[in-house]
Amino acid sequence: MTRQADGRMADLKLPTRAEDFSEWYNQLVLRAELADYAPVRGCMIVRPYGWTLWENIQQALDRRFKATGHVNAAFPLFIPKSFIEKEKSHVAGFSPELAVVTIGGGEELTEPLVVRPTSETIIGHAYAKWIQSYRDLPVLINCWNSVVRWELRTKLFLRTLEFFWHEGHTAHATAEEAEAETRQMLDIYADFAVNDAAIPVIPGRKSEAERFAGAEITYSIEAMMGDGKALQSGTSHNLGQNFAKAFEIRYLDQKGELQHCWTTSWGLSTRFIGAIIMVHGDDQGLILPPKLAPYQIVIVPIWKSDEEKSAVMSAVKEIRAQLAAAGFRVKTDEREGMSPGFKFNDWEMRGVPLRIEVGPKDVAKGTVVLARRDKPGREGKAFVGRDNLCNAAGKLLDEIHIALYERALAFRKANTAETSEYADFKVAVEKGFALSHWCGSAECEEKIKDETKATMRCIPLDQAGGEGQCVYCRRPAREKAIFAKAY
RNA sequence: CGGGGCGUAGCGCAGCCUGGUAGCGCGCCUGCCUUGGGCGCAGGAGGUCCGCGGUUCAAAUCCGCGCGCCCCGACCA
Repeated sequence: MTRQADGRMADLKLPTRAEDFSEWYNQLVLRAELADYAPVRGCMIVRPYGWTLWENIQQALDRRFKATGHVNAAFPLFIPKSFIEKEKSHVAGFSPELAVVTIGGGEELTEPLVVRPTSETIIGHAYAKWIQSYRDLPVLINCWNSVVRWELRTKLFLRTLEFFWHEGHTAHATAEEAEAETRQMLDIYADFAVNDAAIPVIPGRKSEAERFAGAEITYSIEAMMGDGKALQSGTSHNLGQNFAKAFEIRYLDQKGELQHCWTTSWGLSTRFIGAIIMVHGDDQGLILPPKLAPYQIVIVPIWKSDEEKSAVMSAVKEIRAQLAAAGFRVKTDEREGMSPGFKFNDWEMRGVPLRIEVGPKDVAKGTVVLARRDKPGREGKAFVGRDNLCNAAGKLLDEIHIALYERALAFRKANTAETSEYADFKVAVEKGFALSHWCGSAECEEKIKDETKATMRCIPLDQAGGEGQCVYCRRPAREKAIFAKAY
């Protein structure tokens, strides 16, 4: 093999996931044109293909937020530094990672402004003004925005200095209502993950150590990535009265008594795109879940002569129109001077769930080739008559969604071990999740982390196991928890 | 913030040790030819060699100081 051929192949192929999962991820994000590095360390440019994916995620979530009575609003990027300092554990949690503006218009500011790392404080300030009576409650607001946290170690989508997300903030009259809201939003995240992203998740409660700075209870959905590591993919916090007390968010109840509100907050970020990549992707590249994919179907025309070209292109135009009218997101790859084989590989790398190939033979027969991304090569290809195309495509996209979900679930099951012995536990967290009894003490959690690098991901809401002994200290333990190495 | 690697054309790299005309592959542009799984041929465009300072007749190359990116650890959505 020549040096030239060698070098070209090396250029075309991604590293395999087994060889270097991290490098596979980095190259894929760049080559699929989801995102690019920005000139500032740790910052990310989200490219159109990645942003369209995010828009589809936004729509899927926003629909659910609206359906449960929430409305959208916008709050300022800048927060007076003193606000952050009002809630004790909030300051402690966030001050190491704040970006602070001290100069404006060339003048030293009298009070430094924090670039929001999250908006509990500035929203709390507003809620204190807006809420007077129980009749004003609940307040159910969501924001689509970006926040800044000065992270030391960054990775595209998974952890960047600025990231895009949404943050919901609600205020309620009672503790029960706030808890119900917190749980409702967790359910919404889980529903979205499963039904739109085809990602199986474990909803659960965080330990005290992993809890949001300022929350009473933090819930999260945890997903297993293709390398067995965990990714916290969405969080919902019951803030109790912590922020209500710090910001004097109060209301008069029916008896005329002044009460503090109960607040919640919940968020899901562009990190979720990282989850989609790492859960579904294979050595060929991305595999996007049909409901979120920017293009659900790509059409690759194939021809030799000019006559063939015009026949093929007019068929392709009709096919495209037919699919678009049926509501599919379709792209025709009209690039000239690239072979069909190149385009096949290109769109597979970019994760488009379905590909339609249209050549002269198909035009003659009134058929097309339909190829599904989740099944490689010939196995995933079928000839379909044009009269039946929309029907077949719709069915296949549904099948792909289910297949992706089931493959991910099977992978998670195969890499999750229920362990009661610490020796087994240590083996389990090397390849995936360990589900084990835990006594609930921060000491055990800390020691496990030091000795194995695995952290307590969550205490699953689903507790089928009953009581047992803590996997670390052997003391009685009422609940089981998921431990894993995490992103 | 500690340890490691790296910074030369859009991308991947060679050149640096031993100072002297900046190179290769891919990509890009033009034309021809091809197109059912990463086509081919010919011609062409493209460079503050990460930045600043120093040594030297002369610096991509040697020296100093910065900056950035990636990987591994501590911290985190």
